[in-house]
Amino acid sequence: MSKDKVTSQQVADLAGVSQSAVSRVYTSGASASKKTIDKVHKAAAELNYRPNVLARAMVSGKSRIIGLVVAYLENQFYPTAIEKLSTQLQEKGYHVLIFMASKTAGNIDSVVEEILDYQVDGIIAASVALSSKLADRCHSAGVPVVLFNRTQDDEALSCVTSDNFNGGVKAARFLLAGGHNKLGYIAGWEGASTQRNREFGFTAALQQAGGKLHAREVGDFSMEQASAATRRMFADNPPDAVFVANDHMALAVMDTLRFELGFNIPKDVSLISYDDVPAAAWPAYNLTTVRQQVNQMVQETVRILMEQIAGNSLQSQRISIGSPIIVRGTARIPKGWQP
Amino acid sequence: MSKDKVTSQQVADLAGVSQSAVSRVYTSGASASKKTIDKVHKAAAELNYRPNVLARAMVSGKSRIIGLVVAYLENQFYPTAIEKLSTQLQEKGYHVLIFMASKTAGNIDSVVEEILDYQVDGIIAASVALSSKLADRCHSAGVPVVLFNRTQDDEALSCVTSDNFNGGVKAARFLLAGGHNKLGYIAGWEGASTQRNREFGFTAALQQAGGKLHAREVGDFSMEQASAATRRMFADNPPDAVFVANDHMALAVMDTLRFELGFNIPKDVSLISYDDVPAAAWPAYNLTTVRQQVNQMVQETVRILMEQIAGNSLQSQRISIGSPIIVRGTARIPKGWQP
DNA sequence: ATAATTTTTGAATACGTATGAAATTAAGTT
DNA sequence: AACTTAATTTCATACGTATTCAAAAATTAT
Repeated sequence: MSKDKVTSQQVADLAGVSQSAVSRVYTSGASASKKTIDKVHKAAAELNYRPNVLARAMVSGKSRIIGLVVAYLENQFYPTAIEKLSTQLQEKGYHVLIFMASKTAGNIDSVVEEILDYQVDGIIAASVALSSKLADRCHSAGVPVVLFNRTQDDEALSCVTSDNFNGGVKAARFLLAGGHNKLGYIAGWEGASTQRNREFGFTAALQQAGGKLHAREVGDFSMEQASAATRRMFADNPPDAVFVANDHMALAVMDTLRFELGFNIPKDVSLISYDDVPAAAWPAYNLTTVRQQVNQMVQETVRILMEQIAGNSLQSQRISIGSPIIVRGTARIPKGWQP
Repeated sequence: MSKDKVTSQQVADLAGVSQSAVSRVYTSGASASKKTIDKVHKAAAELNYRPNVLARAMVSGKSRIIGLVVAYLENQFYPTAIEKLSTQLQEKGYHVLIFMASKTAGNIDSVVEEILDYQVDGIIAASVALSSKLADRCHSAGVPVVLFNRTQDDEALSCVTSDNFNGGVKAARFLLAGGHNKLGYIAGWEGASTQRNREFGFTAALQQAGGKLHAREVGDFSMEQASAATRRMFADNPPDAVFVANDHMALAVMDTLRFELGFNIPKDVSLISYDDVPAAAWPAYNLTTVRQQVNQMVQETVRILMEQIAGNSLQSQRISIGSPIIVRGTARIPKGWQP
């Protein structure tokens, strides 16, 4: 209603100095005498003045906004990550502008274009893929992009993931060491690099041990589909152990096995999955899983962004964080197991 | 690196028109002949031009940014709400700038000041309270504020909640109708209006029926504290039914009762809570709960914001959405029950 | 005390867009 | 064809800040 909009000019008038003096007081790295600093602070306090970030962004070219693309938040992994990302960026004076990319792929591009309209200083793409055209566009606009929890062939893009391949390897070895020999795999969305690499690791370790996959179904990272996949997999000649591509699906798999198909976990079938979302630790699930170390992933993501924003090197970085097994109660524990 | 920054002037030059012509083509409600529209579009496509939202915001005074304050995302209710809020606002051409308010109260104010620095067109405060000083500041800056899932005495603030009082009433009646007579309540954070109103409704219905609370503990909306509260409540003379202030805590209460204290739900004790988060429907919990109709809450929130941004009436609105009981398996179902 | 140097200050300008007023062009009327 | 009216276009300016450059003040050196 009553548009306040206190400007630096008004502060300057009240303090009896020039507008540029006021600006200098609020710009780090600019010089001003103690006397004017005091005068300006006093006037500013009186008027409730605060610099307009948008105007500042116009002239400096730095908006202090980071665009975050994310597809869905049902999987607890993402809210957890967003909270940490946002908090860390906030500490560095940046803020997160959220863009929901609706599930249907392909329109990611238009979302990223919207992001660029806001003159963001950087982009975090959480588990979505960019077309190389758009990646070029970001690059030529000088906007660093970090893929979070996804990789892409495009060498120009930075990415931060857990070591999905080795995580898959560890899962396989754990199940094999537990004496299982009919191993099933419930896959995520086939287009996801995380899905592929976890599976590669899992099957590679199987082959190395002279075994092969007993069953495979696709759950598409959704709970409903994972339940359906479970029914198919256990309809006939069921496996004695299953690796599920992520915890979110594994929760549904567990529920389906226990309450619908009447299996006992881990007596009848062992289960291991990937992520270690909060729910995995809840006693009702108590899920043995491969942990994605979110804190470290977030930290690296923020570091890369800050580096690229500061220095103008858009040299891409590909970070992979170790992913330890968290042993809980859904998979038979091998005798004498030690990590 | 290579700062692209295509401006309307460059497009104008290429198209052989003036900068203002280009601006008019991209401003709804401005007139331009078909001929120039075509020329401009062609030139813009060639240069990959897109209007700079920040510059536009400077002159128009409308940033098309909505600030969202949120305290924590562990409780699934909030990610769910954020996803819907963001999606709906996106459809209307707005975007959400996230501000994490760290758990410690009091510093909400500084967060809101940061928000105002971005010249947001509106603010959504999810389950946090504003000081009246800050509320005034927002009001005098002409920035509408909507409290989401929280109310506050300040009449100037709009708020959207579920009907927490009646939800509490329904919970009590359901348990009473089920034949329970030793009712316990596990409270959320005492500072929260949602907590208070749910409790008021619950105890009011109890009194009306001639009963009173058998036990009360505080869980502070956290899982750990809820577990501790459960242990205290069931250590001695346990209740035969419990109303938990929200699902997030109820999950922990269930786990503690079942796996730590050896209670059978609902045979030994009935459980009902509030929210209907996704996990409440998972078979492992199958929680009887009072649903907050998130879709409607989000819709109302967005509606109020849009109304206040459009018309300059900052007339506050207080919306309360009906909250039906969702009957599942954690509370004994009264004979002949119908909602 | 004067010159040389450093620090502080203010005037002017730029960032990229929208918009009111003025100027031009097109269309419609008699 | 001359004139009125409507539609379109351009010019100039404003939004609120940071920053360059030159001028002024303060400090140091001689």
